[in-house]
Amino acid sequence: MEGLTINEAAETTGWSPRMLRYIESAGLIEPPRTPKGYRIFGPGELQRLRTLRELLARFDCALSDVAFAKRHASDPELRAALDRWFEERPEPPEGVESGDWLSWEQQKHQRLLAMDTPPRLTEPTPA
Amino acid sequence: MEGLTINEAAETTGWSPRMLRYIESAGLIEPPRTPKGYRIFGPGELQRLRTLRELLARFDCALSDVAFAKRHASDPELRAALDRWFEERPEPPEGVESGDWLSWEQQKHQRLLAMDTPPRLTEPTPA
DNA sequence: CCAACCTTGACACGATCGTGTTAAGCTTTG
DNA sequence: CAAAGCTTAACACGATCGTGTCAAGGTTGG
Repeated sequence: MEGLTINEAAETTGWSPRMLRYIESAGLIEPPRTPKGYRIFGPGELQRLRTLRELLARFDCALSDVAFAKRHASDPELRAALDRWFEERPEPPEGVESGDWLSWEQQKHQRLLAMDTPPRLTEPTPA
Repeated sequence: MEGLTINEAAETTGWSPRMLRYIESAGLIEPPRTPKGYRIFGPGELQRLRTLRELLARFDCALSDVAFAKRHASDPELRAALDRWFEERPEPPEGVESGDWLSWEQQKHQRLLAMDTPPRLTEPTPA
């Protein structure tokens, strides 16, 4: 037998066997199986599982977040759409028809500052 | 008034006013405010909101996913950690017999991570 | 001034996530 | 063979998400 069974893997990784199955169902791991269907966890998988634990704790994020990040990493369309959305910023419309948006400049100013300024509470000094 | 109020924005974007506030609380938009605190939605924000709707529908993902993607996009450490995790290969010990599967090129993988001490390993003492 | 609108806060509620537990049925092994 | 271990499926349950709604109070505008 070349690898750990699910209960052994659980002990060395800190996950419960239930969670190991759950993590697999979430698509985050895919341990190989014996001909009869028993999962076998190699050292690489074990390491990945420990790393995953550290990841979730360090960044305080959820399994579903990592699952989505995986999707994000492997689906170029999804990534492109998201990137586009994040870049999209509230700007004045190219062809402003009627003069409805008179004081837009100020809004834009506020928006841009709010957007990529790290948590700052003081009033920014305009150059 | 140079922009739409929350109810007007709701009508043109398809979101409910409640959801517009929720989306803001999730950090996905940050509409500017009047001096008295009323949100004002410019055309850019409205467009973003419609795009967001399309995004969620097209890729069948959740607001929290997009929120996490934003974090992922703006936190290099998080991105690096996730990228490293996805690159980590499980590589089951294929050619190894029952003897020494514990010793193989694991160290290379371990080097990639800032190490913590994983939960101590104890041999499964049959209780 | 008063109706209409905005704001925050809270309660509610179904859906999903994360997790444990248990059941029924194979498999491995002493 | 029987105990122990694995597998899937299912029930349960608290926590969080997504969403509506309602309340209490400030703002706006005719």
